[in-house]
Amino acid sequence: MSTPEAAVPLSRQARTRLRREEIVTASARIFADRGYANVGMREIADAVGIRGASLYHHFPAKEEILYAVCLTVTREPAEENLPVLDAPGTPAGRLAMLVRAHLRHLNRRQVEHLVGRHELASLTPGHREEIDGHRRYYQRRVRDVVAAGMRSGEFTVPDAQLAAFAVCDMLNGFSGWFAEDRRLTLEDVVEGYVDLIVRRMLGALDLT
Amino acid sequence: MSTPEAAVPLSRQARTRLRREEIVTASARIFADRGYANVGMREIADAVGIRGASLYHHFPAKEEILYAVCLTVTREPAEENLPVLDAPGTPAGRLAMLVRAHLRHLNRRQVEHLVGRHELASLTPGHREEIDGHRRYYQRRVRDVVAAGMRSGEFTVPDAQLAAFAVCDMLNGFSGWFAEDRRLTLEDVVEGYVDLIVRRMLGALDLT
DNA sequence: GTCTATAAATAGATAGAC
DNA sequence: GTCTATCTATTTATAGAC
Repeated sequence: MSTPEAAVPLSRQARTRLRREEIVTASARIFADRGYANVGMREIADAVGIRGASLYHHFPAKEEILYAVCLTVTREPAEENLPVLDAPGTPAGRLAMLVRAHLRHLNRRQVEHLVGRHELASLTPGHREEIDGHRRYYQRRVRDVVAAGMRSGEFTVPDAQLAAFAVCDMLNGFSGWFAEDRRLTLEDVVEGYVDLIVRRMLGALDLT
Repeated sequence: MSTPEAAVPLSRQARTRLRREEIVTASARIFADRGYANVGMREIADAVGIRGASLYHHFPAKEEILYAVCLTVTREPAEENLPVLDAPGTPAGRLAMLVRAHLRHLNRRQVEHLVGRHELASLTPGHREEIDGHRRYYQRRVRDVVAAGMRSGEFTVPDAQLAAFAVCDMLNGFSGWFAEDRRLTLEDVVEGYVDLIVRRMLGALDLT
């Protein structure tokens, strides 16, 4: 997208950054399959074609790799998705946009998301705190837009917090089954979930 | 409930069975907090007041303890909850009963459920296969009752499988937040979710 | 059924050459 | 930036006494 096939030589910094991302991506895949604590540094190193000790040039500890994976599924969606809630439009329309953005992000970061949900207990307390903070903030923003829709009369649910839990759990569960159930396309699920969540569950009649 | 305060002496077998359950319960708590692979046998032993080696009198391997935890949140709900789907009544009424049974079971087995969702990668392939089978069977039964309600005209959703994923993810997400959000009682959530799921999302007008 | 003692394997991390 | 070599700690599991 940003760079075509052209052989633009990469700077040393750019190559190092790419290797870092390569390590994070490969680790996420392996952690998702076998569990973070069951995976050794040597196994991660094999996956990117270097020796175990060389990983410590890129990350000071194994846990820092896990932390990097977790950031891609907490800080990243907060930064990329939540702005749609600040765009102009009704609560129903803005929440529908968030549902779409959220599912598309989960689709792009599917393995990372599984790791982020399963391996929180292996983070250091400080990192755990930060990751939990991102997640709580995201859920609060969902609850707030549900509450706004209740005040405007678009949503007919009785409890904003309970509905927000329902919405978040439905959305996040997506990464657990979409990869195996290829009966529906991504866009089928996206529009199907906008309907189930915003129109049916919350009761919005108009999504514009 | 079954035995009052009376000092009925327990048989040797009964005491051994209770110690097994004690180990499983204590392990579930520790695994949920710190992650299965980060917990040593010595730590489990400490929690029940014995030495690490003594655990091997009750379980042949650490993984067997995890397997026992996982069974309480897959085989047990299949055996205890799914019969309500075979009781007389409409699909909407039967699904409403399953929602209630499911949330009450999750409330009773909350820590075990978190472990069962996070630590599947640490099971042996054979045990993993069995646990996955129980979960798939449960989800299939949910899908089937949704499909039955679509055929009877009670449910107005367009896709039974997608709706079933939504229902299961909403329900199972409960164990992730209920312990921290004590604003609502269990019965508030149970009836709130029956409404959100069966009436609102699926469109049933009558739950009798 | 629980203990002490220990075997055997593997892990994360570091030192220092190239 | 990656390598070889290795340290140190820890783990699961077993042997055999009580």
